[in-house]
Amino acid sequence: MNDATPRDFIRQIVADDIASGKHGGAVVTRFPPEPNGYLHVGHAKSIYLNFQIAAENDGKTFLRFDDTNPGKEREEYVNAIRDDVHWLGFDWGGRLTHASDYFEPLYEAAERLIEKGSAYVDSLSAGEIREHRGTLTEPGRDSPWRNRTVAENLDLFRRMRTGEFADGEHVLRAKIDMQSPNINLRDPTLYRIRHQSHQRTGDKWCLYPMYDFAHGLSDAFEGITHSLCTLEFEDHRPLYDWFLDQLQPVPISPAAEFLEKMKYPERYRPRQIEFSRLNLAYTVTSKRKLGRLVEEGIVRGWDDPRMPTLAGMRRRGYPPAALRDFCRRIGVTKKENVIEMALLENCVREDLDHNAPRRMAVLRPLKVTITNYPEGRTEQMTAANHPNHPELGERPLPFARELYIERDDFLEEAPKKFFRLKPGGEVRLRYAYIIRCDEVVKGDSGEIVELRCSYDPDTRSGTGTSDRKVKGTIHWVSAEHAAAAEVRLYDRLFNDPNPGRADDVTTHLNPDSLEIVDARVEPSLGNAPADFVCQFERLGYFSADSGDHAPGRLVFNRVVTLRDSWAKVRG
RNA sequence: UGGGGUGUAGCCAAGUGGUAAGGCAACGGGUUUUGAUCCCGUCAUGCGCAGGUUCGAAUCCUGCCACCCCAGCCA
Repeated sequence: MNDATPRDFIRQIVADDIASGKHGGAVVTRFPPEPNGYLHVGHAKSIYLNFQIAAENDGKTFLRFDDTNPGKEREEYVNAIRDDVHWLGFDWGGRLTHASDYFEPLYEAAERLIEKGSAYVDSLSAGEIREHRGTLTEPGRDSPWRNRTVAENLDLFRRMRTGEFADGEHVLRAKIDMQSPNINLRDPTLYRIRHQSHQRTGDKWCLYPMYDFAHGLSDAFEGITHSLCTLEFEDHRPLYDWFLDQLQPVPISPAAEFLEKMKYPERYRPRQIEFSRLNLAYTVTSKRKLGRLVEEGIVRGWDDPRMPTLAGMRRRGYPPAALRDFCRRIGVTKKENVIEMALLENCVREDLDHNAPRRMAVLRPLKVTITNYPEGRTEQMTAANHPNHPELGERPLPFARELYIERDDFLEEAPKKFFRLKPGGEVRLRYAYIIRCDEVVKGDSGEIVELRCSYDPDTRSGTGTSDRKVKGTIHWVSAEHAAAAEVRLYDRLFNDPNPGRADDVTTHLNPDSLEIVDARVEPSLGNAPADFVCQFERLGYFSADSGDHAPGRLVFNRVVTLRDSWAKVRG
């Protein structure tokens, strides 16, 4: 957790640029999501890299919404994304922008391209353009409209803007090279007509820029120095650079703070750097598929605790610091990778173990009566809020004749290695006494309904009156005093490791991978976090014993971590 | 098979000509009033493969092999 971050290839590039005085030593990055869904774990890496690397170098980061495709994007998503980035612990300091903020300068840049003879209006249909593009191994062919005059192109483009044409009638293309082995350079589309109102600009436009054109120029407008993106954009880099070459000097956005101070801003140029995306084992990281889970009602929403979204992880009780630590530990390279769930879980457990105050909890209550303890008597025991952090204080814990313990902590026919309670056996009740199980009371159908035990008065915790040791220590709560909590157990959703078809939403509900989330203590108990007994919304298997875990299972530190999750959910 | 990338342990990942860091996982042991935490130890004669250069190669050269990305008016 405190380990220093090693210098990876991106940090090396940034350090070299600072050392050489490029951009006057400024570091400006951006996280550019399209607001067409919620952010998932995969995005965490990109958010972390863009914000963290800038922060390490006293730089700035923009949160820019890449909203160039109206109809697919929604305001709900920009709000959710904004909240998720903030929750993750990053601050854009007022630099929240939209690609749509730049529709006007983008349009002007397109006209300049036309004037230079570097762009033309193509009147081929989408299908014809595809045919002319060629294939991976065959070069493309020029469009018959490729050599229209500048005046004609300008006229047509302006009329495209005014809404004179229907969707698909014309398109603006860059004039680069139809024979290029890089398909992205075979006269890519810059603008398409879409009579569709935009979530921010309304019906002002019916002409919308494509990603390649809008993205690189937006970077330039904002004074981005290092544009970090994933590997699939590697082939687009020549295009990214081509626009910059064609359009220098590029206009500067008022948000481009450091550029305004530079003497020759036209000599500045953003650099695109690609890294491999994060793949988490058994986890769906596709907005489209996650969207389907939501639409089809398989989950309750994008923030369902089973979802691998940041919002879902937040509800699940994952501390944001754990996610940041995870992103730091997975490193950054250009290699395809699949990170094991165990690493993420280790980060979560480590953070929770270090920071979360402890409470005892009983999930599946089994009544225990201490037969030799006086009826009506109550003792205040003292429990540490954290075994390794005395500064977190302690709390009083009421002990009485009737208690609940966890069902899993008692076994009638226990194997030799079972250290918890068994008939005739002894166990320590944490922070209280050692008890012995004298009698097992069963109901009509043979189920265990109560344990009748006796306690050893000389073994009260912390009194030092007894040196007796027993192998096991278990959680308990006073039946009368414990808070009541509601806990929802969810199966974890995970991806089929061997999907039949790439297009399937291959998720499963695995009965052996239950997780606990959304626990809460009855509000009537006030603000004081209490040790609690809970009721299930649905029952499921839960065991603290480790061993063979289904892929993707989160191993809780017994019930303690459950309580910790609750604390985090609540905050 | 056109172009662009990538191959170091089960999973990540350092290493940039001087004799394979670290983390996760796994396994063994110790402490423990949470079977947690913590602590100690084990875990690549080997760096996709084959040649070559060199006193010396994961690092340089040559030739192969494997995997990923690109043919949206998506991002």
